[in-house]
Amino acid sequence: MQNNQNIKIAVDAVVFGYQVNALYILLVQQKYGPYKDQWVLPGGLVQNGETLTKAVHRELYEEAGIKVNYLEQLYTFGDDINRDQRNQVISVSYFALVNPENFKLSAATDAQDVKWQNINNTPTLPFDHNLIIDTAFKRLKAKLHYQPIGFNLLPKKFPFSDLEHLYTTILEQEIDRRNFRKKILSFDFIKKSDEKQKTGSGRPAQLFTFDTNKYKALEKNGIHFEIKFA
Amino acid sequence: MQNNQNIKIAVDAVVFGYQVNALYILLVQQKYGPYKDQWVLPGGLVQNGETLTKAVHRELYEEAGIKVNYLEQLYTFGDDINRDQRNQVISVSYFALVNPENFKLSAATDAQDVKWQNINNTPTLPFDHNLIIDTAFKRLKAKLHYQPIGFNLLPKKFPFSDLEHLYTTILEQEIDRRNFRKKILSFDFIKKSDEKQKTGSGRPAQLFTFDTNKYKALEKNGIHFEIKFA
DNA sequence: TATTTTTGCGTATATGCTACACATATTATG
DNA sequence: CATAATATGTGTAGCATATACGCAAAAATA
Repeated sequence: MQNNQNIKIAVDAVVFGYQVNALYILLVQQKYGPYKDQWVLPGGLVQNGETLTKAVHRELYEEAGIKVNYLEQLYTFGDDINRDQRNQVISVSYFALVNPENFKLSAATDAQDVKWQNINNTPTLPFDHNLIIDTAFKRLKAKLHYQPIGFNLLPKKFPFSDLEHLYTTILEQEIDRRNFRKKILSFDFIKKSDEKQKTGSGRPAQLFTFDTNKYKALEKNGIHFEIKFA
Repeated sequence: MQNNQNIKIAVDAVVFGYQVNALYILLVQQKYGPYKDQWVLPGGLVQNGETLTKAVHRELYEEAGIKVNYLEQLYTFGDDINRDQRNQVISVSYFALVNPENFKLSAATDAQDVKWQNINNTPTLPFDHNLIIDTAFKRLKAKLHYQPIGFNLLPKKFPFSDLEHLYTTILEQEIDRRNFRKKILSFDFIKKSDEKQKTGSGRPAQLFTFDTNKYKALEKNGIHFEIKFA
């Protein structure tokens, strides 16, 4: 096995959070090195003997103290040889979602600062991080159509209108409230909670929960989740 | 940047080929090293200064002398620390398709031998190559449903029945010949060729071609390709 | 008490999918 | 050379699902 390979392996994560009709991504501010003070995606080099998955979780914890609700591998970026000025680096990037219960950021330890950045105002970032964010955003939009993934961005109990607004704000498309509700309910992986939401004016809304176990069972039998738009 | 990272980066490819109602994958026989004589997926370590994409193409050329019609990144395997006995290695794996015009294998140079292996008889392979093949096979099956990717496994001009058999053999499901034809034709990215197929008994079939440019144009306008089965 | 706001539910219509039957063009057979 | 066998090409009725709506119900607000 050739022994002079000099390429580093990093992991990076695009973590999405959702609050009051806006979508955010997690950014951290570099503490050391030639990119000090710059805002970047959470991530870093994989350690010897460490799996990729463990590396992502470690970085998310060290840099942002955050626990994610959903994590999947996104894409491995290695076609831009000079993406890092220090060394050739390939980035195995991940796609993650957090719900409002985990939205609060602890004080960063390995990063200088941490923040939620509105996705619509993302500044220009170093490396190819804008490309990674773009790829992740496209994945999120695509997945909303064919996987019930949006629930990971909502609290455990939520009214239907919240789910609807999540779809309309992320996809920037209108949707018929009544047909949307019917469609989602037809899949049968949503449970009525016994609680009602009391805030504001208008009729109080039933709160629902996503039944993960039921969904997994349905998935085994080949459920075909799909949300179409006009 | 930490300088003691000792993890190697390899690329591996699952190359699919299709002939007379059977699906094959490309395997190469190791020429050197502790895995000498064993059959594995084509691939190898990325060179310094080389992009991932170039590395795959190089390995496919060096080990099998093959040109692929379709290539996309599949997944990066790095959660099995001991997948290679020599060193910690992560494998950025790729998914590729070749059509019958490129099916013939040249004499291998960097490999001891090369062969097409029927996917249904795949032996146990070293590393995590069986897992990689499995992942690729699932991807192929899934993509046949929602992307017109099957054409890359057929010659430029093909009769409808060939496309139909490609679907039924890979997905192992029956399909109504007439509805299938109607559905595919409705997408409007298939052109009638002026030739007819003469072989065998029965009415000679029209030959068709896949119009890549037309498909790309349709894709821009948001075409929704989907083939369902009963 | 009337108005506004938001939720909850049903139904007519349009669209698309599924299950079929039969005609056509060629080779194989006796 | 006539008939059978084989595979291709096209149409349509019926069914299921998606879309576009209208309206009632439950609360806050005026």
